[in-house]
Amino acid sequence: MTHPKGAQPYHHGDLRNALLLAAEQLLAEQGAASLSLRAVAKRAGVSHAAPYRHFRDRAALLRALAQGGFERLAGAIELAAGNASQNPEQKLVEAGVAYVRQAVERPALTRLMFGGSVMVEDDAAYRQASAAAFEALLKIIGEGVAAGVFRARDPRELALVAWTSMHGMTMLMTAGLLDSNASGNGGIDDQVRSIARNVIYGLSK
Amino acid sequence: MTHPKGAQPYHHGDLRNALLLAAEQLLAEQGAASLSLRAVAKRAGVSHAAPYRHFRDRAALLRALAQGGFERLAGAIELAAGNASQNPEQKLVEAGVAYVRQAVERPALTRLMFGGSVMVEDDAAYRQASAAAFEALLKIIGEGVAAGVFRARDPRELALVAWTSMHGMTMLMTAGLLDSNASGNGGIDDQVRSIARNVIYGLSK
DNA sequence: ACCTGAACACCGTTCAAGT
DNA sequence: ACCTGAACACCGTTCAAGT
Repeated sequence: MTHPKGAQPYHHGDLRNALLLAAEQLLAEQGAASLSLRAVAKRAGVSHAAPYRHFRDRAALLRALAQGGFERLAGAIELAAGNASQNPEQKLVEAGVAYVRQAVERPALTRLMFGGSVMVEDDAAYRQASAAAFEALLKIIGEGVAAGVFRARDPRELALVAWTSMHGMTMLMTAGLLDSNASGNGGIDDQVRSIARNVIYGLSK
Repeated sequence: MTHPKGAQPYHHGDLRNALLLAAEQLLAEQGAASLSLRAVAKRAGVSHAAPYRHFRDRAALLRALAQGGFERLAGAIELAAGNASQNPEQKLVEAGVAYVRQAVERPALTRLMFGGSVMVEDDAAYRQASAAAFEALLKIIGEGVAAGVFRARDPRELALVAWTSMHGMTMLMTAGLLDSNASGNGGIDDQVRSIARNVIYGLSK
């Protein structure tokens, strides 16, 4: 309605976000491998060359998508870390639940974030977004060490253990190799809590 | 020399393996995303339609590649499990080292195996190969529980914890998010051992 | 049986040209 | 500034045809 005769202008003013939105939909529907720039452009209602005004190439679009995923993930972990009514152990468990939950809700985005299809090296914003997620985890561990509930070791070392476990869970789940005995979403949450507690208490007697 | 005039016949008799070999080379050189069937055929010295005699489609070739990776992985873990001179804890640590080592040596293959680009669901051989790797791990855990060095829990539950940790390490390493403080291959092995021990002894005091 | 060559419907990317 | 349309060099896949 903002344009005479109903004819669209060059675009609705924010093609960049329109493209990201369309890409996120297509990603969820078909996976990253078959996410073509041309299909994204078509869904956004522009010609196949238009995206190049906003993204250097296909990889840049994928990177922007992955970056958004890391920001969401960092937010979810920070939320768990900031829950004042829980102790460090509980926070750690719930951070794991949040991590896996995002992966289960958005498996294609998660695979994109960690799948190596986007080049990590040359994107500072991408690295920063993933580092923020790690820092939120580190904060929980640091608290626990300070409170004496976790072992007195370098928090980075302990955080790495927690991170690898959480990350392994999400990757195995989005790969479809871990859902066998999980019924529904509550089933997955419980499974994650079980694994997280085993990480905390260890395998040895 | 087996053919008159040096003219090649239809092929050297085992095009299937020649294609797999060429694909593995290209995978290591360029990653799975840009591994085209046409490039594989060209490297194997046949027309671009020839691969379809041996693989239903591109995904089938990738699955065969991933399957080989799982077989190698299962073999490496079984080797660690069968080392009679080590106790269950040591075996578990070394299984982790083997797991990560293969990932670091063959990052593109590892991403292919776990990256979700190959459809896991519809391939029994693929599932079986990955299950064998898990069974080898389970055997180590079972021994440890029987020997009383691991906690008296369902070995599957404990094995899952070990697996998620090892898997998380490999995925983070092949994604380039974990190499910051590792210098050389011995550095990575030590890092893996450190993480594995933390998993065994737990985070809590 | 096993492979080739042409064909089709797609890609990513570039670039002159339009408004 | 922002977008289009044609063009190029690639894809995966199919299929008639060759030996």
